Amino acid sequence: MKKNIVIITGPTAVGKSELSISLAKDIRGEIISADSMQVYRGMDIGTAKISPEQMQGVKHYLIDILDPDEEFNVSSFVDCANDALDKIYKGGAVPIVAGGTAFYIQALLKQVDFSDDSGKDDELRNRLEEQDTDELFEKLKEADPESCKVIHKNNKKRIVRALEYFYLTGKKISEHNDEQKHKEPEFNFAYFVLTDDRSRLYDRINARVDKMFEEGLLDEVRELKEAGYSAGLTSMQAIGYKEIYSYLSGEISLDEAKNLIKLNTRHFAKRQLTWFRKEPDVIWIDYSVTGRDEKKLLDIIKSNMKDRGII
RNA sequence: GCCUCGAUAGCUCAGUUGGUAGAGCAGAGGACUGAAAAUCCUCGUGUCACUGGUUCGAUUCCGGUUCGAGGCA
Repeated sequence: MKKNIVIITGPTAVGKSELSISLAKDIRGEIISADSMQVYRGMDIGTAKISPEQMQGVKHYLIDILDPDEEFNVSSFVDCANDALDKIYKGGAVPIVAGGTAFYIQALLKQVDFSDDSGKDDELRNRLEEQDTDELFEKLKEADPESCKVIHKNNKKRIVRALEYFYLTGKKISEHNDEQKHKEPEFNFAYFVLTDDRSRLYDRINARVDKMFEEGLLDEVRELKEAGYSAGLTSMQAIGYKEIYSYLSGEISLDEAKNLIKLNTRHFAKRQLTWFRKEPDVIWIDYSVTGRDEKKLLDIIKSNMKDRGII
C-alpha cells in the first residue's frame, strides 16, 4: 500500500509558499521543504525563506537545519525527507512537499538509491577539477563509455562526478543511473506545478529582487561574509549571494549585481519549467487561467487529491 | 546657421572593395540521478532611418530629408 504525498512546486517566485500554507491549514498538512538553499541558517532574505509568523503554526521540516558551510545534497535530502515523512505519518497528518528543487523531488518520489555509492571525495574531486576537460572526457571514454553518450564533453562537473564515481566504487555511473531511472514513484502522489504567463512571472521575479534589497539583502550577505563563509561554498553559489559577493569584492557595481540577480533568477525559473515539463503525471495550475483566488485554487487542488484517494 | 560623425536583430555593435547581412547580450527550447539556486547543449530575416539618382542590381556609391552626438559660429 503506497503512502500519500502531496507536492506543491513551480518556478521560483510563482507563489508556492503561500498556497502550501493555505492547503496545510485546510487539510491538516505538514510541510517538507524541497529547497536546496533554505536548509541554511542565516540565508533568509535571498532565499525568500518563509518566516515563523508566515508559517502560521504549520509544521515545517528541512528549513534552517544547517550552517552555510555544511554540506547538503540530494542524498541527504532524501534521508532527511524520509525521516520527516515517518514523523508526519505517525502523527496522522498529510505530508506536503513544497519547494522548487525539482531534482530533489524526483529523487524522493522514486526513492532513488544512493546507498551503495561511496559518496564524494573532495581530494579526488579537486585533483580531477584541475585537469583539462578534454582529457577528462577521454578518461571517461575508457572508464565508462556509456556515460560519454549522455554527458556532453563540455560539462566538466558531470564528467568529474562520473569519474569520481568510477574511481571510488569501481562501478559505472551509467549503470547506476539506468537502474534508478526506470523506477516508479513509491508514493500515491498528487504533483501540482504552479505556473503563470512568462512575462508575469518575470515581472514578479524582478519585483521580488527589488523587495529583497529593500529588506536588507546586502547586509545579510555582508554578515555571512564577515562571519567567514567563503565565496566558494555551495551555499554561497546561491543566486542573490554570489552576485553580492562579486560586488563586495569590487568586481561589479551594486546596480550590476542587482540586475544580475534578476537575470539569473529568470534563467533559473526557465530551467525549472523545463524540468517540470518532462515530469509525468503532473497537474499544472496556470495562474493565467485560474486566477489567484485562494478558495478556488484550494478547490481545484482538493478535488484532484480526492480523485487520487489522498483525502 | 554651418561642418563632422552616426542611423543595421528587442539592446550594444560588426560587416558588405555594389550581388539583400552576423557577433555578444536579451529571449526561446532542451539535458540533468551524491555541487542542482549548480553545470552543460541548441536556436539569429532584420522595411540594413526615409527618399530620389547612378547601376543589370544599392543596405553598401552620390544627392536630399528626418532624427541623434560632437564641433564651429
